[in-house]
Amino acid sequence: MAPQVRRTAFPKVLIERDTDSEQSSSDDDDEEEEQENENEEKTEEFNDTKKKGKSPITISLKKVCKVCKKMGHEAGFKGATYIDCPMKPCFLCKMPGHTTMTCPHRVATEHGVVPAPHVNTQNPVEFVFKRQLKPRITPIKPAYVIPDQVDCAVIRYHSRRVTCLEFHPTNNHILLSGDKKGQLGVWDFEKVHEKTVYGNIHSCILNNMRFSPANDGMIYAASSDGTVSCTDLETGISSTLMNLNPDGWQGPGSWRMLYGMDINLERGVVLVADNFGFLYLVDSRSNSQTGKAIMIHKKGSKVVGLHCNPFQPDLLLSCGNDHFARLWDMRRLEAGSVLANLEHRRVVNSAYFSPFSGTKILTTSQDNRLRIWDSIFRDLDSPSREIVHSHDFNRHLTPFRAEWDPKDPSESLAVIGRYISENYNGTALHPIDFIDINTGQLVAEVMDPNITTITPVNKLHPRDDVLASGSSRSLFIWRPKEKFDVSEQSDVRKIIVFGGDEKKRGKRSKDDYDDDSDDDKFNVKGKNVKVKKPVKQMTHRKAKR
DNA sequence: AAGTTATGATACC
DNA sequence: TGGTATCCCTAACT
Repeated sequence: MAPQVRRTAFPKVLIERDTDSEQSSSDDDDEEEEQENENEEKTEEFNDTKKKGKSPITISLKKVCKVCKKMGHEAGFKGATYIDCPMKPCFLCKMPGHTTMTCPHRVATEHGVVPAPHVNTQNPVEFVFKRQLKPRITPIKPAYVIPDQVDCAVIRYHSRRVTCLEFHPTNNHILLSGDKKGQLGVWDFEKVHEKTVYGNIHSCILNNMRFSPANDGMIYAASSDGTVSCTDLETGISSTLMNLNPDGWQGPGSWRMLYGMDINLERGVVLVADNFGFLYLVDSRSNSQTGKAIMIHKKGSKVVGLHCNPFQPDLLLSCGNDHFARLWDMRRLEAGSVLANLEHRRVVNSAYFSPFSGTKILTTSQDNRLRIWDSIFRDLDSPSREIVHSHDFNRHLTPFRAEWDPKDPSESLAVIGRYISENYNGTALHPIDFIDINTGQLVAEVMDPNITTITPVNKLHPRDDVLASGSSRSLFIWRPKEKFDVSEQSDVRKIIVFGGDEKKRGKRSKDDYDDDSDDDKFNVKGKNVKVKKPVKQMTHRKAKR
C-alpha cells in the first residue's frame, strides 16, 4: 500500500530491443523496486517493415526517440515515470554517460560539494564591510522544524502564470502575487475568498515586487513594460516612478524591460535593472532617476536580480544572464568597480544574501546547481558548495529561485521547486524541496496529489510557518496542520517531513483530498498534503516500497 | 485525445 | 558579432 513506483524498463535495455523477441526481461539494473510491472500497456508496434518484397518505403512504426530521433528507445513518460533519452547528457546533473535514473546525484546523500576555499584576506569586501557586518553573525544554530502535515489553500485568479510573490511585511495573512500579464493580486489567505486583482498597473510581466520599507501599504513593482510602479494596496492607486519606454514600441532593439529590483532605504532609492545590463537608481521621494544608468552586467544581457545586503544596504548583489552574480559597493558604483564576480556555468536566476547575517550568498543557476558562498569575506572565486538540483530552464516556466527561510537564524534552510517529476504512487508530481544548504540534504519535499503542475515560485513567510507557492496560474498556501510535534524525532537534521505518519500515507485515497468544489475560479482544500519523510538524497528519491 | 500555442536561452554559422 | 534554428519532464486551450 505504500506508494508504489512503477519502474519501467531501463532505457539501456530498450535500445537493444528492436526485434520484439524478448521483452525487457533482462533488466536488473533497476536497483530496488524489482516490481517491474510488465503490465506495460505497450501496444506493441511490431515492425511491419518486412512485408513482402516492398522494401524502400518503410513507414516503420518502430520506436523512435522523440529527443534524438534515433530508433530503439523512446524518451518520455511511461506512466508517471519519465524515461530519459540515453543519448543525451543527464537531465539532472548535465553530465554525459548516464541518465537521470542512474545519476549519482539522485542517490548520493550529499552533493557535488566543492571544498571551501581558504580564507583570502585580499578580499575587497572584507576590507570595506567586515567591521560593519561581523557583529551580526549568529553562531548558534537552532533547530528548524518542519511539520508532518500541512493544509493547503488554493486560489486561482491570475490569467497567466505567476511570476513573483511577496508577503505583507506586517499583516501576516496577506500575500501579493504578480503574473506574466502584469497583474498584481492581493490575497487574504486567512479569509480564503478575499482577493483583489489590479490589472491596470503593468502591461506585461511583473518581474519583481518589494514592499516599501517606509510604508507597508505601498508596493513597488518592476515590469517588462519598462516601468516601475508604486501602488497603494488599499486604494489601488498607482504611480509610475520611471518609464524606460516613453515612446512606446520601437522594436525589440530598443524596448527596455525591467527585471531586478530592490530598495535601499538609507539612500531613499529604488534600484532597478534592465535587460541590457544596466542599473538605474530612482529617488523614492522625488520619483526621479538619480544619476545615470550604470552597466553592471554584460552589455545587452538581462539583469534578473538585485539584492541589497540586509545589514549593509550599500552592499549590492546582482545576477543575470551573463552567467554572473556580482557584488557591488553602492558608494562606488560605476562600471568596473565591482567587488567580486561570482561565476556560474549558466544564467543565474537569483542571488540572495542570507537573511540574518547577510554574509552568505545563495544562488540558483540554470545549470541545475544551487551555489552557496559561506562568507562574503572569503575568497569568492569559487562557491563553498554546489548542490545539484533539478530546476532547469524552460521558456514556459517562471524561472526557479531558491529562497532562504527568513526565520532560520542558522541560515541553512532554503526552499525551491523541483522540475523533474517523481512517480509518487502512480502520479508524476513535482515537489517543492526544502534543502539544507550546508549538507545538500533534502530535508523535506512538499507535494499534493492534486497539484500536478510544476511550482517554480516559492516564498517562506517571514514570521509564520507558512509557505506560499505559485504554480502555473494558481497560488497555494501551505500551513502546518498542527503545531509542530517533536515528540518522536529530535534529531535536528532529521526534520520530520510531511506525511510523518507513514502508515496512513499509503492508504490515503483520492477522497482524502476533498475535491475542488469549484466555486468557479476558486477552491479551497483543507486536506492533507502528501509528504515525505526525511530523505537523504537530493533530487529524486524513489517513493518507498 | 492529438494538435496548437506562448515564448527564452543557446549553439552554430 | 548577429541572426536564426533548435530545443528533453509545460499547461491550457482546441
